[in-house]
Amino acid sequence: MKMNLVYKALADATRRDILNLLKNKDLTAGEIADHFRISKPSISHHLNLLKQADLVHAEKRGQYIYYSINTTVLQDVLTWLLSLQGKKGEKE
Amino acid sequence: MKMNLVYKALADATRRDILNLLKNKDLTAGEIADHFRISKPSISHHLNLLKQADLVHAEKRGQYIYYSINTTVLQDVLTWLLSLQGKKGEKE
DNA sequence: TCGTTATTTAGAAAATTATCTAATTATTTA
DNA sequence: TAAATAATTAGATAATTTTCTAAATAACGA
Repeated sequence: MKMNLVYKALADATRRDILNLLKNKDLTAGEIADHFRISKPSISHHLNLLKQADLVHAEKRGQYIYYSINTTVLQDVLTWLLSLQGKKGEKE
Repeated sequence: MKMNLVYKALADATRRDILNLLKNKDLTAGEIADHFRISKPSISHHLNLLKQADLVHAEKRGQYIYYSINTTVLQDVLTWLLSLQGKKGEKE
């Protein structure tokens, strides 16, 4: 798993907003796009980056593609962030 | 606090490595630069971005500038990541 | 089958980011 | 005070990223 792709994916506000949307329920690409002012191809591109980072899963159902969030890759980010917090002056 | 700067700062591997270094102990800009193959001005630039994101603190002591990690801003990232994990199917 | 809808792919322009060398600023020390 | 050291700022270039419009692909429904 290329963690760099995960951090890169999280660096964009639009992509973070997409994840926030998917937190509540799975959505089609079109439903996701409706929440933003940017074009559908741009959203499609963002979805592709999220997919490459394995932060979302895409499943085609008929003519729709449903996107769902995948939080398992976030575990490594979480672990790293926590490791930064337990820092130096850690005497008793 | 502009959280976008934090996510942007974390998106670069060199900057994440810098934070890993600072986890152990405070270091001068030069000591940090010694760990990488890129030029000092580039490291200086990365340090500046980390500073703008408030992920590090810089303190001048004589002719040196000591950098230290500041993890308080990571709390919000942590909280957001955790909020993504407690997702939809959350029935009883 | 044909027109419509959903979505992506292609290709290009614009914006941002990473990196470099050279120059500058500030501090120390001989 | 002059030379050396630490680090940044300036300015440029290269690489990456974001965004767009137009075109392509796939599935649906009359």
